[in-house]
Amino acid sequence: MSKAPAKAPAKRVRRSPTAARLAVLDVAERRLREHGLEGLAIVDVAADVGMSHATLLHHFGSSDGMRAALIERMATNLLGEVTALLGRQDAQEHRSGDFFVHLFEALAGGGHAKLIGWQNLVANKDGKARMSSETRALFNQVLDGLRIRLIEYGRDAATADRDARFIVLLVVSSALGFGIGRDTLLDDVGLTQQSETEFALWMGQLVSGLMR
Amino acid sequence: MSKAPAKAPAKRVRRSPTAARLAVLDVAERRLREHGLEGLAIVDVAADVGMSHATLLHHFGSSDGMRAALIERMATNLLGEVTALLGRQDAQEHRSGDFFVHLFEALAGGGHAKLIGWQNLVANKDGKARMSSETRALFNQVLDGLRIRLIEYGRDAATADRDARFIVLLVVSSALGFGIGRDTLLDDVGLTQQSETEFALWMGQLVSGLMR
DNA sequence: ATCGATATCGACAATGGTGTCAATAACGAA
DNA sequence: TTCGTTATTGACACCATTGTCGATATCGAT
Repeated sequence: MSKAPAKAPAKRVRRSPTAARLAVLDVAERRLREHGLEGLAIVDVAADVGMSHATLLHHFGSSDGMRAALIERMATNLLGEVTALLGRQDAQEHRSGDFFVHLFEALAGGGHAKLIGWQNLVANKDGKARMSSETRALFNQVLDGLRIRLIEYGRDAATADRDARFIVLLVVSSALGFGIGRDTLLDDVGLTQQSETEFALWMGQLVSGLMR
Repeated sequence: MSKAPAKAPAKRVRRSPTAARLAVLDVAERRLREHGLEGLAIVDVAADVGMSHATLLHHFGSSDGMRAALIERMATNLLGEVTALLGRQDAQEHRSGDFFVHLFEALAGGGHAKLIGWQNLVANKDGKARMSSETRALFNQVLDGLRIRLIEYGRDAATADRDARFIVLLVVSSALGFGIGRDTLLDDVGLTQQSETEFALWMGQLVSGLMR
């Protein structure tokens, strides 16, 4: 039969290391949203990008390496938004509720929660997955902003410090849990999918009421 | 050399189906606490019980079957405690805070959260994992008890209904998230492991303050 | 144009976990 | 005791995923 003359010699696209990493992470982040965690198998991600999984491993070292890089980037982006939002507000009227609504939705949606949950549940064979120093710095900025706000509202330093941490812990924890169990949880308590925004708002008011 | 005369003919312990299931679930629940999710591989669980993993599969049908049964049992036990606690209180003084503290700690600790998170993240290939009708009934009892309490506190029916659902959703979500990310989260917000109880108490007061 | 560095690829090995199957042994009932 | 039911088992097949390795193509530098 008329099969191919011999074989296609294979055309290759050669990317710079940073470009390759960027392309992979973009695809991975999209796949995480669209297909959930199963979509992050390196062979699938690589195929989606248009490279072999061996190449992906070449750039990230390991499967965990890729996911760690993804988490890192998503966390940085998220915390960047959050700090920007927090900073923009403190001169104007304080709509802290909106702030927490935003934080909650950003964390619970888009796969952040699922990825973090996955990291805590199945990854972490050896050591624990830590935040990078930059991410940590951003995180501390959020805590600081909140603490200052609480002191402005008349709390003493010690209480402000404790409450700031607890508030963040509460919002982050619930966003994490909600983001992971969304479908099941909403159904279990007898709420519809549309209640999600309403719940976020309710929680925002709760926390903002908690502050003053 | 003096090796065994030929081979040990193999002695077998024969359990009743219910006894076998019970033994497996007991071991699985313990292993979940001690080793986390990785401890739930059927071959390891079976070895721990003292049976082959083939036998385990014979009783539970599949790996997911075992985990589903485990979730089912843990959920039933947990909700049983909770309803008992809720019912015991309504005639006496209302220490709703304690109630939510208990709910939170039971959910976040002991592997409940991790298992549920795992179920939502990696399992669920096909359909969604639903609660059994009995578990659901217990869950509804909790919601009802809470709603009644809220109405006693002077809320109209509609608001009481909404708030009951949101409160439960908040507590469950945050317990789920906290239980999954405990180590990482506490460290991220700059709290020690000992703060866990304090946080649970703080949250209990928050919710109980939210009710009246 | 030549050449060194390396991004890329196909093929293969290794791993871990799940599920199947035929044979066997334990127990209750007759 | 005999016998049917079935809980039990080891061995094996299978699948998904990760990771390795040698060869090769591509590009910037000289």
